[in-house]
Amino acid sequence: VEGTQDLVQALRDCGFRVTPQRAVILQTVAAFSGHITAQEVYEAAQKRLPGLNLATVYRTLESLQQAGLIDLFLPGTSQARFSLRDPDHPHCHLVCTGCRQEYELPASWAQRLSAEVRAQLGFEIDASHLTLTGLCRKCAGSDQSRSG
Amino acid sequence: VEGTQDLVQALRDCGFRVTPQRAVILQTVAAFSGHITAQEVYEAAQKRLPGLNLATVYRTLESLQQAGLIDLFLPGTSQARFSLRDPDHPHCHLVCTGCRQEYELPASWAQRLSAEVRAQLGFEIDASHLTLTGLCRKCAGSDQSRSG
DNA sequence: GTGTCTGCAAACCCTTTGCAATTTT
DNA sequence: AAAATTGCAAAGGGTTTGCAGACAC
Repeated sequence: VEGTQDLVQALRDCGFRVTPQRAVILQTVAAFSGHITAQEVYEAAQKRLPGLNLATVYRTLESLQQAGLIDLFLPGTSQARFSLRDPDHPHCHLVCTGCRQEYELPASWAQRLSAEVRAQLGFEIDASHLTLTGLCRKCAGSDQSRSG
Repeated sequence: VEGTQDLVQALRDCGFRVTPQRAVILQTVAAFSGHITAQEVYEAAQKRLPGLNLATVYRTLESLQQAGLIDLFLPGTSQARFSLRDPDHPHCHLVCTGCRQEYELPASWAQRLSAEVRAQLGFEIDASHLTLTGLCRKCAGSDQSRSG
């Protein structure tokens, strides 16, 4: 977990001008444990920076993502989610189609699959963006899959 | 690859009333090699059924998917895609973030991962809906990843 | 001062919905 | 005749964009 100064410095290092909006948005993503939506960033960041605009949040999140400071996660349905990039903690996502709950899975689980696909097809899987859908233990048990 | 009659029968078996719209839409998805968007279904089906409405296409695709006749695939970005369900040919998707190209991968590749996740976490991965993102051989080679 | 960044508002895209008319059973 | 399905048109949600003014550098 990085401090405010580190984050601001990271912005500079990426060639960004350091505006209050960028600093607060990045700090908001960093402070959030888990994967935050643009809307959630907007609401949280606005408390510290009244007048902040949702369009700015979207533009900033996109920039930060392209710069590699944050990760984008698309659960398929609904909104995009973001999280501070942590090279020491790569992970995939498990999304339950029954209850919509999301879980994390250490990227290491997918290593063998990644290695095989790379070796055989030359396709370089981004293990930090893997999204696996299915049924969690609870929903698999009660079989609420798609019958409900 | 099923014939027209089989498809119509499949509709009946699922308890659907057989309307021209449903028949044509299902046939359109079936005839398409690959994963087709709602818009593409609409355009193709409209040639055979002028006056067909896009809302009907969406409603029908949703029904067919819930009945298990077709599969839904969410590439993350952009539109949903559909394909005729083929139990004999389950597959995952590889999406290249460089060139946006989509590839198929036999579901068997993910079997070990699925088995481990099931055994350890009780999470039942739906191997037919797996979407793996990354870089294809070409894009990985020229490293157009996200710098371009 | 220069070029980037922001706020605003409107547009955008894909998808969903209410409802009356139509069609299948 | 009853119930499901369609077309239409409008709304919906999340996201993007053009532009003029404001700001970091």
